[in-house]
Amino acid sequence: MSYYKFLKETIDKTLTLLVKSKVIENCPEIFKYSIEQVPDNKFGQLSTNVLMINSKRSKMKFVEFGDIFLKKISNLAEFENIKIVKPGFLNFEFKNSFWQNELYEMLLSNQKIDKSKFKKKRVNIEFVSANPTGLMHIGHARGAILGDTIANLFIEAGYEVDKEYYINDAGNQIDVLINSVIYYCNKLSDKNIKEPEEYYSGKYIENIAKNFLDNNDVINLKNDKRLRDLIVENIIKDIKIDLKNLGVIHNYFISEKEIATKDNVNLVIEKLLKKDLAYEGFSKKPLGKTDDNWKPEKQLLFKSESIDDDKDRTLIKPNGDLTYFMSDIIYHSTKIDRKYDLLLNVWGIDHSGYVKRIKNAITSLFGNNFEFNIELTALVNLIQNKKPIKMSKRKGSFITLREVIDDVGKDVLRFMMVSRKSDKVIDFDFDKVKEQSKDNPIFYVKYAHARCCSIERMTKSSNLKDEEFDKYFKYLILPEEINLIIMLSNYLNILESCIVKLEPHRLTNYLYDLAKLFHNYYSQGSKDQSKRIILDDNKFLMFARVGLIKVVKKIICNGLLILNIKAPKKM
RNA sequence: GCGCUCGUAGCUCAAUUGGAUAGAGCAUCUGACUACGAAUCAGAAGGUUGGGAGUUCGACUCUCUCCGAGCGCGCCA
Repeated sequence: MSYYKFLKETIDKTLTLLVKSKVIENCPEIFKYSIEQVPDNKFGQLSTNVLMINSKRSKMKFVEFGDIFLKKISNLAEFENIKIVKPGFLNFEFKNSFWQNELYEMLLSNQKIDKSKFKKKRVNIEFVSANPTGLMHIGHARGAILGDTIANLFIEAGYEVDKEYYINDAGNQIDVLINSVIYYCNKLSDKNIKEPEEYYSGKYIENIAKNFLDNNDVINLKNDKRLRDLIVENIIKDIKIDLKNLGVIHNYFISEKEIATKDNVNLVIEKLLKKDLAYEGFSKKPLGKTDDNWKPEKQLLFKSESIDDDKDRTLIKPNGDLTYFMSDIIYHSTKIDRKYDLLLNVWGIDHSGYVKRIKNAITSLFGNNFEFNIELTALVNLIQNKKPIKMSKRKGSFITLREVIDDVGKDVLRFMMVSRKSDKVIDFDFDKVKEQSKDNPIFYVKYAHARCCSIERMTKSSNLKDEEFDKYFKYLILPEEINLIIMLSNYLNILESCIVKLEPHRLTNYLYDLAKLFHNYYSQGSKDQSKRIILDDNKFLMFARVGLIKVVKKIICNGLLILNIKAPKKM
């Protein structure tokens, strides 16, 4: 039984007894204590704040309450030592046999989290959704990898997960894109042609134009209806290649153009009007930009000013086109029709101002029989030679995601992009992430795995069955070994916290810490022969240590699998 | 002007949902290599957690306020 489960059951039982004997009053809060590992074993191995949060609910002084609690719990055979430590923690130390047994259980288990802790959910997670107007950049990679990794974590929790990409292929930007391609097509025959006021520049668009001309005998480009679809298709194809190279596979690509049908638009308008959320009227002036040409015009507006917004927002433009806001409402209504328990969107931080508006719109329109969360990712700065690289599409100094993948590889990117909290800016240093040293966490973790495999090869331990290790583990008594076991036994708790908080960086940090503890343990052997893993004169101890290494390897492998990163056998 | 996010060691980042003496790596200093993979290891030094106030037994974490940085504030997406 895991230490967490054991302590939880033991403490819960004690609390129930104390309630029965009326030492403390019964309420659900008394069971909301924490169980934590003690940093550096300073005050024991494990610790709980159960006394501190509950002493007020008993009518005694803290010392008395602690004393009663301690007496009820201290006669259990599993404990080596229990004590109360200032300012009121209850700290435990288990006997070595408990940890040895825990290691054996970990060796036999497949290290899957207890799915019964999570209520089964149908989840839709929408991420990337980069506009099909060019290649992706490093910022898109962050969203892609975060979304994909959260999806993997959800699958671990037993959720049913759909991964989705929303293609904005209907708006004004696509017209600009088409005009850009046409401009480049014309430029190929007429070098003096004027640049359009607004267009996408760069080699990528130029190449699309070239390709298009090579494969089509088109005279009148603007009248060719295939042009639009062909260009968008082409770009999406390229985006899909990049995503595949990142190990990111979406289940659905949803096209705005296909969703925003007249029927769907009317349906949503009807609903908005019925709920008194929209009206025909005049929009307020833009609040940020000053535009001298701005004039009020009649249009369909969403009543957002009354629900915490600066002004009512346009749904349908005076010319009849949908705003992005409107088509997003329609898109989300189709998700709601598909009956998910949780809608999760992963967006870039530049959409932060839009979060409140869309959340308001969705909940006021569709209620809240479902969760609707938006996870924002902060910026990624590219650093080379210790200097940030300035990205400018116009000046052509734009570094594409494809170039980054080609340079550093998928695994480095995946690890790096989820190893920071999503609200922190990432400095992506090209030189550092390629370094083959412990300064580079992904390398250090992979190296730990390779080293474990190397030990297995040298000891030919793969011939031993897992069940056989039971009789050897009693020889693991070094503090380094017990600490390693304690760390290993925390793995599933870490996974659970990743899922609950949508924070995969907890996993990457854990894997780094585990790798470090393992490397340290291993290198003890350089100074002290008796601490080596491969011992010719003590087979039983060697098998015990090899068994420990097997579990280290298994957990690193398991964690990397969730991150979709290769665990190499040799490096 | 308004809104959202961030501010932790010289640098890059953590801190188990409010817990203990705020921890790692790099850089700096000291020591260890005829090596179970030194692609490393042991140790030292480094902090008023942007400033101030409040809530709490207890605050990097919550509240208020000020300062600084980024993003946003369109009938663009």
